[in-house]
Amino acid sequence: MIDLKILRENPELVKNNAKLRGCDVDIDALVALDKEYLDLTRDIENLRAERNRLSKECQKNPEARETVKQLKVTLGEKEARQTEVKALVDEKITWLPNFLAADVPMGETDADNVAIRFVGEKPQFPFQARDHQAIGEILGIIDTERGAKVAQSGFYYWVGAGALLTQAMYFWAQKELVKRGFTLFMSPCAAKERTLFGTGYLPFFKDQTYNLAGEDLALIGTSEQTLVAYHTDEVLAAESLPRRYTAYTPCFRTEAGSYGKESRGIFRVHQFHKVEQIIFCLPEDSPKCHEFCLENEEYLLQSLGLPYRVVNVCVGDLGAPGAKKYDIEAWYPGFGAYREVTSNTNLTDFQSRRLNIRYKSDKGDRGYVHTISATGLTDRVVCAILENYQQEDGSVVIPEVLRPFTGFDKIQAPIKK
RNA sequence: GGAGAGAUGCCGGAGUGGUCGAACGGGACGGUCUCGAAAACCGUUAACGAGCUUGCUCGUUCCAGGGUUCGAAUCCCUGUCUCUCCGCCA
Repeated sequence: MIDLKILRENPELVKNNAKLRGCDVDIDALVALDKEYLDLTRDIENLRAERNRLSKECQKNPEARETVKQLKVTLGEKEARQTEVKALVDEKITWLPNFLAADVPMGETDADNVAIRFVGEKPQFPFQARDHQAIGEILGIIDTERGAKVAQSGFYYWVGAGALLTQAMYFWAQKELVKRGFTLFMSPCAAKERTLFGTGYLPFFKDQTYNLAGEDLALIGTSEQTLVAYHTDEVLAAESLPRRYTAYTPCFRTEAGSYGKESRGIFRVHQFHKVEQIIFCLPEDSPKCHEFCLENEEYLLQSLGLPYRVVNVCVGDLGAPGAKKYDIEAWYPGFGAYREVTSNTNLTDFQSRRLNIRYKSDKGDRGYVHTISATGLTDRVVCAILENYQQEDGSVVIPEVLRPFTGFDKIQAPIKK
């Protein structure tokens, strides 16, 4: 949600931003509606003041009742129109994208994202590298077939050593983030419409949501939704910022319309798992906090020994709520490509305005907090481990940092008969 | 799932039709006193929106949404949430 004052004072700014971000909301029409709303508001407030004044008189002078009744007819008409206009304004304004940061690259698709650095050595294999699906099948640790049988295509099981490796990675990552100042949460995995709207998933990603029948509830697409909304309608002490939160949850996405894209393996699925980083901070600190989350992501991937590149996401590939986004793409030898494993977005005050999350300092400064939403690690990282640590016989060596958590240093290939 | 009670400011808690943005108490902040502090005493203490003479005026807000009334924290309806008891249960 953008600040209406900016729309009133500088509609050109809003217009240019919307155009740049491919938003087709008619800003001129919006400005006209907003003006009508303001005019009505002034009229209504004057009428109410008059009504309130007359009402007080009624105690001494009962004749005034008739005057009030007449006045209320006009007032009612204006209020009805105001409600109508407000709904129209709201409908438009909820679709307006956040203001873009100055250093977001231009471009339309992920192909236009700008790589800002490459880290780590790609492993060289004296054999044909397999992708994670092939490795998962050899080792019996990924079961998509039964995921489909029991739930639906797009669901899967981690099995045996694969499940242990995955859990080990998540537990390790949570501990690392706690060391870096994050508070660990266990979060609800369902949330109401206001939460999804407030975090910017509605209306923009409505078709990605699993709604629960007969309830104002949907399965979360990410713990960002429940962690950011944790402070809905709250005023945070400025001195308590930045607040860093993390949680490990399943994430549910319908992936409507994306069948066929990256469909091999468990890259694009209906349920995956994620350790999330969320930061609430003062507006002036959000660029710094955004970089901090990126450092954490890089630290985790480096500790796991995975080669990756960092990209500055271009405007066309950046969701409407974001002001700036970094993706990290890990190297997948089996695919022979860098593929997205994390994303890290500075949402500035877009979510905090929708969710009414403010800060207040001792001196009385107040405003909306900024939020950063970044991945820690996801199941895709386990896939990257499988592909980068694979051996010729199909076995997989466990990254050193995870061995204390798995209790084994290799997932053995079954003996061939 | 069944029965009952409740939701008021930063917190506790009064208020059952106007004089209520809201008693009283606590907290916080400012002041007096003090070498300093404590205590005591005095005072201040909401947010949001609109307007302009930028400090004031007006409007809105006592869980939310409707309704009754000249007038609603207060009465009526609906919803949400919380608590207690019973049942069920990891």
